Amino acid sequence: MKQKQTYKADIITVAQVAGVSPATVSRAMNHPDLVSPATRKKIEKAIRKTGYIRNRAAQAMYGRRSATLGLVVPTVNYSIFAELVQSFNDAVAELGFTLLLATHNYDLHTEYRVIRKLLEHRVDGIALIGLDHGEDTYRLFKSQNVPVIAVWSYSETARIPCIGSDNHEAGQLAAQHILSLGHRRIGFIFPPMSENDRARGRLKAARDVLHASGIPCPEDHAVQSLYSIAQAKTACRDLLARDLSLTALICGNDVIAQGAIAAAQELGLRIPQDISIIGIGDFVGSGDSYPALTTVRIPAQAIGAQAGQKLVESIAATDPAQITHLRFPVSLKQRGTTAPPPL
Amino acid sequence: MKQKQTYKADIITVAQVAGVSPATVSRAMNHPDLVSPATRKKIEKAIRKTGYIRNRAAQAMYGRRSATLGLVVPTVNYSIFAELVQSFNDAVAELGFTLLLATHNYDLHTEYRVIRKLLEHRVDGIALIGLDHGEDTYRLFKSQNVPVIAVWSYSETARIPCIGSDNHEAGQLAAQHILSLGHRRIGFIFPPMSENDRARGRLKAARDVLHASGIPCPEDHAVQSLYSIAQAKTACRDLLARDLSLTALICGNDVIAQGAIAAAQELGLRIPQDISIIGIGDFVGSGDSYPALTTVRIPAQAIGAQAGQKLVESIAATDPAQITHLRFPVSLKQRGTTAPPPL
DNA sequence: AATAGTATTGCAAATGTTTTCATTTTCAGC
DNA sequence: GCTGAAAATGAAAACATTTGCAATACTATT
Repeated sequence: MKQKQTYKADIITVAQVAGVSPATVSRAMNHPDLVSPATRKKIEKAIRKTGYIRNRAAQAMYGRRSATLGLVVPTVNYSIFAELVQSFNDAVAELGFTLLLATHNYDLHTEYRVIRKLLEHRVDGIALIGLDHGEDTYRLFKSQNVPVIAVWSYSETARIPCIGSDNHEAGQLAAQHILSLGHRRIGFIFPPMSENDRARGRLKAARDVLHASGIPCPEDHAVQSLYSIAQAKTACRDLLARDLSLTALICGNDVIAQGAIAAAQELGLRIPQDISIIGIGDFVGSGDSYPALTTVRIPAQAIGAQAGQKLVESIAATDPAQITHLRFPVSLKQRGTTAPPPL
Repeated sequence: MKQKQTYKADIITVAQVAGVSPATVSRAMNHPDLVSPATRKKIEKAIRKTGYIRNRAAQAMYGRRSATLGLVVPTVNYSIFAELVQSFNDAVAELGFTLLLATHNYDLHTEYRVIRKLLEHRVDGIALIGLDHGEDTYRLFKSQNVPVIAVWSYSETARIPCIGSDNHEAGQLAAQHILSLGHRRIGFIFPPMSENDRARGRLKAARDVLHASGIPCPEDHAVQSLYSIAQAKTACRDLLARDLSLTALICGNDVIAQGAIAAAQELGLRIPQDISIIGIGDFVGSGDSYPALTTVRIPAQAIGAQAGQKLVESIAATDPAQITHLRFPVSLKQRGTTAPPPL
């Protein structure tokens, strides 16, 4: 009766209904301790009666927090970043922040564009994946000095705060495991390296390990595949068709490894008796397939949660508290897809 | 030299640098046809020089669009909604919108809370999964009259616009396929039904089909599992341990089916020779595993893209253009995990 | 060259909130 | 009942933008 459906209550409406000033209503919401319990009750009642929903845009405009965080990932397809996104989201939601999600499909120029968009929305902080970013992106961060954190990769020399694992270490671990099982003819299936520090670091480290042991890894033992099971299958078939009698495959990540497993099985190879396959990542579900995937675990859930917390901390901090570079150890998860090579 | 790092350019700064009024700068960005090419050039130059990034918060406050859309999904873990989120995001990003992502982990009360949060941010529209929502949530939509669209499920009688597939149809298709192969002792692994119209619809329809054919499906042929491969494995082991000589398993979705496959294989059962398993969803990757999962395809990518477009359309429309209820057909994807029962 | 019409531009009000500062109220201690 | 301090409240400015309206600058026509 009182008001039309289309009319949306603002803080002034609430104030009138409660019989106080807008200032008091604002205080009741943001600093409840500054207003007397009695008026607080009145205001709460008025809020309920009017169906008032506070306007973060106005809040943000005043210069306060937007209560919004940007999360930039290459893709949300597959479960690659699923666990990370989820845990990051959970961590920051807990602290009152909402996620502005953006994807760039592994393209650094698109990444720059979406980050600009996020800044238009005045996100209070930004998290992105890895350490390969455009020069323009880094400039943007510097000029806007918004809290930023790189997630997933760790590097001592990173130009921005980062929380994640050392990809070299991951590659090393994978190679060492394969080597220790006695494999000598080893193939690689990795995604394109050009704008992807994770893949680059892993592959380089793995190859270095082989080199150091005097194991050859010529160019034709390596093949490229995008992050997609279908692509990985094709790539793997391709590699195996070269008839190099490979006994082990090191894959750039678990999705690719799953593709490789499917391809090998379709070719009639038994895993791990005929061929060993190792992934990197330990994505959600990797340990529960059959055969369970041997992989190098990157603790995505811990990384995401920690990143969320640290980012919020650095926003809340009055001084420009630099987030320290944080390193999460990787670990080998030996499961059912690796074994000594066939005799 | 000119300005400190910490000072952020606003529209007034830009206007001064360009030697025009703020109004003109605003117009240059929002209605370029209203300002002369010459001044437009000047303004663009000034924007670049000052590093200006426009403030959507202020824009939103004036009453204009926030250029933001809320997407509410139960979870981003696993690839259940991965394809949907990605395609929805792609569709709306194309149209200039950024996604505010929220998850509720299959809890309707949490869903209500996160939707309120989205409304605080003045999202221009909201997309959510399925048709089971709290009464308070529906009330909220009505009172705020913000464009809303339910994605994933389709129902003629839905209270809000919806774009998706008919879960009854999906359940039917799965059951019919299993039946047509000659199976008679059929098990079910489904997620909790209580706040999940998708699962409920699918299971009911599947059971109805069996009933109609005079096939019994007693309570102990059905078992519950959350959406997680690990849980599904346990549930499946449980079900198979009951020694009901089941020859086929109908799973609530592909993630559960993957868990069931792993469990069965670990028990030494051959798929599909010893036991048939069918999922629902056709998630990204389901077709590429080995054995490739037989499933009922729900066209997530098409649904997401269409939902994004329709939602934006209904925002742009001046009249309260109701999004029509849209139904995407499901289809059986017969692959490698189903076959006639063993003799 | 004057006029009418159109294309550009500027002024100022409006948007919803927060916070500083000032004012009023409350209350304990005398 | 008075005083002073502390607690609670209110008034108004500030935040960055958009747009209706008015003013000015062009252009073409006569």
